[in-house]
Amino acid sequence: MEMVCEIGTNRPSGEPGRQYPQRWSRVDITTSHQSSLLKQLDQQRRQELFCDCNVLVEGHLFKSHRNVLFGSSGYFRMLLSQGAKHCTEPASASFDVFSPETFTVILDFVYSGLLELSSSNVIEVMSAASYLQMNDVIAYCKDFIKSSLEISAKEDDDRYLCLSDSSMGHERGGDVEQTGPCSLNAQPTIWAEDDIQSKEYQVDISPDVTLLPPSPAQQPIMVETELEPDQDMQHQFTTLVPERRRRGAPKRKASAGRSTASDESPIDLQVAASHSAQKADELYATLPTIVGVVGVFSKDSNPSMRFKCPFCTHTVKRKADLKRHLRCHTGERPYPCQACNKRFTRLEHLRSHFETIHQARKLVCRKCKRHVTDLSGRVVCEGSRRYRLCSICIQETGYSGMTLEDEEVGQQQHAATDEPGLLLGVDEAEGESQDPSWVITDDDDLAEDSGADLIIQEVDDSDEELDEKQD
DNA sequence: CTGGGGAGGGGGCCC
DNA sequence: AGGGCCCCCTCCCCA
Repeated sequence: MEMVCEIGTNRPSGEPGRQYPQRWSRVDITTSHQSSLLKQLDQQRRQELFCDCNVLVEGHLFKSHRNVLFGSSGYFRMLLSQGAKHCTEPASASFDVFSPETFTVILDFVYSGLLELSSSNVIEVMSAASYLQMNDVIAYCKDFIKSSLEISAKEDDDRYLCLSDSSMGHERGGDVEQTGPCSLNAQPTIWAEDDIQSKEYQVDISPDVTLLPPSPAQQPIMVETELEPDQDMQHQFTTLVPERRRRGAPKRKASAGRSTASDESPIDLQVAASHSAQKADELYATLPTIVGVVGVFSKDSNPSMRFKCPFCTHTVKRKADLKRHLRCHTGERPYPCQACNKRFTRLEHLRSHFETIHQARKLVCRKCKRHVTDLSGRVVCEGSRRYRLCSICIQETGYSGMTLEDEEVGQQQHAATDEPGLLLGVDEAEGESQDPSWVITDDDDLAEDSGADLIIQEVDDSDEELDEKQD
């Protein structure tokens, strides 16, 4: 039997005469049988033989087998099980929520086990897989994204941050501030550059990778359908991505930690330069029109439109909110505080931080509660806390570290203006502009003590990254 | 040990 | 669609 001979070729080729009876197990035969069967089905699909299911994707017709779709997709399980009694008629389904190209990738995977992922299609494939309730595809996409984002270097990222801060004398204790965009000790990139550009994700069709559907009863239609698998994914994701203890991160929510797109720390600088600044933007740019749709499935009505996070079970009404939410997964923090280097996911958080820490109307010494000025007091960083100490308390407490303003603000203020400037940075991937892109000139909002303009400038993070690495 | 307050993070939603 | 505001939550520090 050809199939059996094929198994034989799996034996070590260097020793043709040697017998390996133990390899002729039932498992091997089963695997080979499944593979062969799948190839047959794929051939039938391509020749449109015995196709009993028509899938229309944005006007593009895909002919396939309802058994295969049933066994691969929770969505089709629901759809086909409803019409199971009328199986003499070809089943049909229509989709407008993903592109034919995306469905081609998914259908090819269903029939071959080969998932052709690239950075340009992974989000949409994952979204479509989410829509179609194909949890294995979602898992592979997540792995792909995780690898391309290199979030696994997060712990090393922290190490860098610690080094970076300690070198400035800011850091004490265990809690680490995110002050730098890169790390010194990064894990090797899992995906080579070419891999990220176009990775054919080989998926083993093993007996463990079941194509058999769970019972339809286990496939609730509501959004909760995706809860358990996603939680598993989430667990997998967060397990693979060691999460630093975060403040403010609700435990009930999924999060992937603070590693930012620009904070990634690839060991290959070339890869870093070409990918770091693009990662999150790339993800956003490739967001499909409908990232995920959840709600009640009905044959006659569309599901209620909500955008589903591909990383967790969170859904939002607006794409912009999803983009914002995704930052908690990608770790992107595009808004660095130019005064203390701390980075934020949102401009409003940065602004709040800046007003609270660096632009307080009444500057009060944390220790003695006395009023201080920019001259008589300094912002110091201790652990995750930033506060002001007067010069006396700094001396009394023996705070030996360099204050934040000594270096950062000093340099940047002089660079920007002779007045005590307050700089807020906004990362831009392009980084084409070194000029302040916009200036807040609301004098009423300016602190009496600072008396300076609030400048938010664009910062080329990648350049910053490279500079810091060179330093 | 505990409660209060500050700082930071995230979601909803309005403009 | 993006910016911004409000609210709530968590974490941390301190009295």
